[in-house]
Amino acid sequence: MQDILFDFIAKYISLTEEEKNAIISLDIFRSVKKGTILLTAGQKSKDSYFVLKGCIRTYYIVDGEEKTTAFYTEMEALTPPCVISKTPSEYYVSCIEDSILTISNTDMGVEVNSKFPKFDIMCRILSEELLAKQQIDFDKFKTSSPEQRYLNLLQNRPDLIQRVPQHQLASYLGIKPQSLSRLRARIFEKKR
Amino acid sequence: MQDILFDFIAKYISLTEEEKNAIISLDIFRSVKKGTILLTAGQKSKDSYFVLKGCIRTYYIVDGEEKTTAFYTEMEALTPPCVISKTPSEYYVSCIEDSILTISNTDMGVEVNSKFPKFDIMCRILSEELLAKQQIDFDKFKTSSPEQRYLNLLQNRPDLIQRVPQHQLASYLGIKPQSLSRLRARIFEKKR
DNA sequence: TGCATTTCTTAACTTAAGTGAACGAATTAT
DNA sequence: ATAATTCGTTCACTTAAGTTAAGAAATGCA
Repeated sequence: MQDILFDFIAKYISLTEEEKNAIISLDIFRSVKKGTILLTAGQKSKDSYFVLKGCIRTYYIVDGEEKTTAFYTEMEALTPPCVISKTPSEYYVSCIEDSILTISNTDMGVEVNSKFPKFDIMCRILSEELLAKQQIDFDKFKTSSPEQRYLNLLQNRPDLIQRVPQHQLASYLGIKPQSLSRLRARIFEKKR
Repeated sequence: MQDILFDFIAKYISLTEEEKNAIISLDIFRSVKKGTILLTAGQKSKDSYFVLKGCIRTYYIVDGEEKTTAFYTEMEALTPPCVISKTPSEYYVSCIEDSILTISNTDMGVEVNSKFPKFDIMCRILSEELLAKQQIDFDKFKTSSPEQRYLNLLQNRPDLIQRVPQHQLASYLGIKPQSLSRLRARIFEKKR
């Protein structure tokens, strides 16, 4: 299971056995039950998450309504904005499948980084890469209609449509569950 | 004018006179006329931009139609995704007011960074900060209606509404110019 | 300055998303 | 296992955005 993490890291830097052991000894691997809330709005946190198996989601509660903004699945990492800005979190992070995650806090990061400067380099590359990816996703979202967004998702992350509840998907696409149902029916009509 | 850049940098690291001079000697300050296209879709580039004065915008051309995705004004920095990913640009960057920018390429960055490691630190902080900001903006966009987005803009960046053409604003809000006109009229009606 | 082009607004009509309600299906709790 | 809740879909109706077209205003250019 840990190999998933090391495969991920290997895309950015190469690790010695010693370094791998240092990571394992940090004891950051966690098994988390479906439904667990990892972070609550208003809470302060220094934790970052990396998904080895399963799925976590981020959502806001606006006027008593959940607004899902992202899903993170295998090989994806989340550092909530509140960790960077050191302010209370604006959103919730919950686990929507039984999952295996690494949960690591900033302090540990600093400690490891001072021992292994390589890590600093990886973090830098990672956050630049994520920034670029995020920008492109944002642009794509802005320039698409809900229907196009759904079709894109079908292309790029078909697994999400299977594993995520429809009402969360709807909110992720920026529409209501009823509209998603309708939209799906519409697409299905067109196809035949 | 250069002081704007140094004020910006001062928020992250402190510079000696020597370091300031090193930056000035890079000769990265550019005066750019309104309408100038700084980056074209399909083009490769290593240039990053920092706005000292004026405004630049990023846009895609989809089915012959401009889709504006961002505006950068005083004290804002843009590193296009194509610079990070080293692939041809997917979008255009154009200058929508007579502006003063710094235009610096990655190679220069590497050179300066090796001389002044401080810069590396700043870049790291900057890209983490930007990532967090970007995430929050994206979430806000996703969870808002066009009307709410316009009202948000009115709150947070009232200057943009004044200085940017309406049809570019509309596209930035994810709607057509006609819808923006209507939406504005609607809001105006409500107010009185 | 005057002409041409682009931009902004308004209007009528079309299309798609929001809303409220209903109902069966699926999931969760007891 | 059964009751209770949550979830997904459908429907009728409302509201807002897309579309097409036209005219007025602003801008750029010669």
